[in-house]
This record gives sequence, C-alpha cells and structure tokens, in this order.
Amino acid sequence: MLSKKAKYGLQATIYLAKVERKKNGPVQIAELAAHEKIPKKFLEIILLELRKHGILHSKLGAGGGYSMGKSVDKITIGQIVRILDGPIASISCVSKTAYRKCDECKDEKTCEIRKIWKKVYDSTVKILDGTTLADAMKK
Amino acid sequence: MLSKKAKYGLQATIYLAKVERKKNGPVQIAELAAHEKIPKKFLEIILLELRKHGILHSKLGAGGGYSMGKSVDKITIGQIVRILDGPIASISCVSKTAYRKCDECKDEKTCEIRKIWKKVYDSTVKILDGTTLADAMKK
DNA sequence: GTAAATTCTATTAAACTAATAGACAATATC
DNA sequence: GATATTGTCTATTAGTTTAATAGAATTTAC
Repeated sequence: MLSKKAKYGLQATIYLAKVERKKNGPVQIAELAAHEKIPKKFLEIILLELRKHGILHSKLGAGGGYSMGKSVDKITIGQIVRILDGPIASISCVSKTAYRKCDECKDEKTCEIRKIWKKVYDSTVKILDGTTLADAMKK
Repeated sequence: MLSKKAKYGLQATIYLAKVERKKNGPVQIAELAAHEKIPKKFLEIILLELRKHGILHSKLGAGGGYSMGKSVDKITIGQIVRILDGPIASISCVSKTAYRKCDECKDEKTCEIRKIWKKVYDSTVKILDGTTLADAMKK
C-alpha cells in the first residue's frame, strides 16, 4: 500500500516543484495544505521528514516556508517513498535496502514465493527509482 | 505488503499441490501447519477462505483434510493474493477489480502519482495474474 | 517586540494484523 | 452406534500501525 503519508508527501513535493518554477521564495505549509487538501498538522510531520533527508529545504520565521532541497532531476519517486513509507519490498527477503531472511524459510534459492516477489520487486523498483520528479512533471 | 496471511496461504497451497502429486487422499491441517511452520489455528482460517473460493477442497471427518479444488494450471498467484489480502493495487484509483476515486483528486487523467502507480500496478498484475501455481512449481 | 513561520514533544482514536480458545458438526471405522 | 478424527464456526484479544490533533517552543523579518 501507498500510505496517505507518502501520497501526501508526493503531492506536496510535486506542487512545490511546480510553484517554484514560477515564483521565487518559499511556500508556506498552510498554502501547501490548503491547495492539496492535506491536514496541516499531518503535513508538517511529512515535510519535516523530507527536509531531514535533504529533499526539501525550509526557512524559519516570517517569510519562511519550504522550497526544494535539490534539483528535481536528482530526486526520484523511490527516494520519497522510502523516506515516508520505508522499504519498497513487499516481503523483506527480496529487498536491496532492507534485506531480512524470512523466519520460516528453509532455502531462499528454491523458494517459489520469493522468486515471484523478486520479479515484482525488481519491476517496481525499476519504475520508482527510474522516475525522477522532473520525469513525473513532464507533460 | 504481502501479509503473513497471504504468505502462509501460498506456502500451504504450494505444499498441498506438491504432496498431491505423490499421495492420494487429503492432507490434514495439522500436517500442513507443522511442515510449513504456520500457527495451526491461523492456518484454519486461511484454508477456509481458500476453500470458499474454490481454490481448495476439504473433506470432513476421520481421514479427511484438504486437497486442491482445481487444477494447478487454473489457479494463479494473483487469485490467491486477492482472496487473502484483498486488491493488489496499492492505490485504489488504479485498480481494475476494486476501483475507487481518490478523495482529493481533481483530475485523474493528469495526476502524476496515478500515472506512476498505474505502471507499477500493471507490471505487478502481469506477474501475479500471469503466474499459475503450475508455473510457480516448475523447477 | 510583535507577527509569522517552522519545529518539537506528546497524545490519541480507529483500524488492521496475527493469533488464540472453545464449542460444534461431519465422517470413518470398529 | 460409540468413538476418535477431522474440519467449521463464533468470539475474543494483544499488539502494531496509521492518520491525525494539540500545544508549547524556537527562529526570523519587520
């Protein structure tokens, strides 16, 4: 599942990237929340996490707000999802970034379930890590 | 996430399909649970659901147990996952079997997030619905 | 110094997951 | 037809996660 947290985070980041092209200066949480219909207090938490990971940049005080932390072609959808939702793998034994053996697994090499979910994982990661914010915003 | 429920269900079904080729007569829940290290009471619930959907067949009373409800090349991994975990789509607006519009969505056609998750969904469904139990058991 | 912002610390209701308990019903076998 | 064996049904529950909310603290522009 894509959680609401990750979905809100993606919405807000995409909106921010779009606005930044027109305007200069940061965008306030209140504006982001209102425009994307996201509960403001929940959005605060989300933006803070994205900031801690360098995706966004914030400025405190009056006239402050959020702006992009790096170039939109350096940020992938996969990065944002991992920050907000954790590992992409839907079963830990196939994850690159958060590998963990299954408790009951006898032999990972012959596990039919692993084989199938490895395929799902590979194709998902290819899409999410292969799409930058810049790509997502095109057209 | 692939829940433990779906994972257990897949394990049990694959084991059952394998055993059935050698033995004739049903396999007991207790044996399935022991062999696959699945909590027995939890497995009961899982097998019951698979039976209700025709994947498995059960026989009551002494000498009873579970057997396959249909041919292994007529059962897909996707079917089993949907029965035990619900819709495969990680965001409802891309689902074929459980479509639902997002609350805050203004225009589905231009939604960047939907576009990306549609790709993920399509490739996942292609794998899960394109793999039968017979395929999974090969080699 | 005051208003406008983000940040930090806590708390919480509701839903979901994974499991357990125990009574009930059906069937084979003796 | 009594008994042991096996699946079925109804209920309950501990723990975790999700999605939020509340309020005080901090930083900055003017």
